[in-house]
Amino acid sequence: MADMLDQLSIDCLIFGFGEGQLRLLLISREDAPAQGQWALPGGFILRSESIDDASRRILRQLTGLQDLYLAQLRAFGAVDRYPPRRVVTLAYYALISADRHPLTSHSAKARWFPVTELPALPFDHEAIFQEGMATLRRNIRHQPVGFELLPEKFTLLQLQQLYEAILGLPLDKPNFRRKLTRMDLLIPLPEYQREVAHRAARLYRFDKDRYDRLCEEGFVFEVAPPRRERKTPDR
Amino acid sequence: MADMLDQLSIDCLIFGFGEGQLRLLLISREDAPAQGQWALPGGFILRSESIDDASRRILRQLTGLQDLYLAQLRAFGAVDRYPPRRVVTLAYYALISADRHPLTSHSAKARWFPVTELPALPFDHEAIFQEGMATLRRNIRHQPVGFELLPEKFTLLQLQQLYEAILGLPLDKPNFRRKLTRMDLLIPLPEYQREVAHRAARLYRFDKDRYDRLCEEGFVFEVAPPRRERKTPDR
DNA sequence: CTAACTTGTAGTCAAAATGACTATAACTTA
DNA sequence: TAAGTTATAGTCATTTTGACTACAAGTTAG
Repeated sequence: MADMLDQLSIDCLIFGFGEGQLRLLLISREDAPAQGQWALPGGFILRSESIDDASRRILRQLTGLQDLYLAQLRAFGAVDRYPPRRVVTLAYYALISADRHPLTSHSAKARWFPVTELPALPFDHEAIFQEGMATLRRNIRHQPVGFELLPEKFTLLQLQQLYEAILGLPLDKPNFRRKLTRMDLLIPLPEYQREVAHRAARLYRFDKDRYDRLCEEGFVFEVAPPRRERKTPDR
Repeated sequence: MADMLDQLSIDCLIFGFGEGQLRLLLISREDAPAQGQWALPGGFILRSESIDDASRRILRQLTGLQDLYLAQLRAFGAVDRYPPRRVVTLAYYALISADRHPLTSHSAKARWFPVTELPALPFDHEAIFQEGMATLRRNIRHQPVGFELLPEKFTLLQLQQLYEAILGLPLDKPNFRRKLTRMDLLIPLPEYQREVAHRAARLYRFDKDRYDRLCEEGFVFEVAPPRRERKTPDR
């Protein structure tokens, strides 16, 4: 344990999307404190690794997941957030497509929970989750991070449902598809859904290269929720 | 020193705006390492204080500044970022109006530098600065943080110049004022500039209460840079 | 095998926002 | 009094939006 930093820890918010629901991956804690309780996957940092490396290692060890979108949220450092001793935690958040990264047997202690039905979480994990949700809601509008939560190939309806689940409001289907397709960031594939009980929808792929190129020209990704009519009572 | 966390530090990016330029406050380091070099104001965290409290204390002690907009950027934790020993730093960024918070004699070792003319910075402070600039550029478009950099009462031209300085591109004056005033977040004051060598402009104040109310209704603050024409060569 | 149902996808249309300008007002200084 | 600055109101064509309609393409129920 001498090779660990004892004043810092890492906790990961792992968001996934499946069946129209946004989900969070929790693990059942193996050790005290809060042993046996569902909590954010977390761990400590080795002296020999950067914090980003540590976050990837911890995630891999606890859940078997790797090569996923992983970014730092922020540090949480209330004095008494971790009862045993003073530890500041670095919160990371990951976005993954449930199908792209199925849970292996390796992660027997891990389970997906719909974000609307989370169990009580220990320490300040509830606050971390709330902050992560807020950040996700903000980011999905201004950055094309939503695609990380979908399979490589997806339909426009899946994309729309993802936005609806995260933003928590309904979107108009024709308008949503018009907006997204006109952005020229989705590549229509010569493929369609299979085994669906209705007309098969075309599959699309996100064009990351094109996005990067457009960004250099000053392009800004924006998916605004419908602005409700502004009541202009006085003036 | 036993009451300090020795594996963590705090470094602050302090942005200010004056005379059409975005500036960063640096201090000349009193102690080794990098003694005498210009660097981000920083320090260590007491066991008895939260990280947010620590950031405010450090800022006050080093610069005399208080009661300002201060938010966390993120943690920087490369293994060798701080040569003496392994320390992860929490970067914060502050936005202040140069006039609202003049430097007191208290902060003799502090000086404002235009962000375009920064001296070489020690450790990973350069990377922290770059990340902070990117975050500021992103945030000023989606959140009304720009007002933190202006005096309480400001003119529309000052606001526009602030956006131009941060985004690094020119904006059309009539269109900018139309966009901002139609948002209904600026309260026109019955006051005008004084002692200017031309027609005095009206002063405005940011209506934070109204902003908070609109946000609850789903309003989203957006100041998009002009989208250059999309070349649609093929298709 | 036709009808009912589901989802996909193309359009329409009025309203609002945007980008590019023009024009004029209000001051100061030469 | 004229020239120079900045403020501020408006115009206008174009684009984007929000709210819908219509129809296509499959599946399943009767």
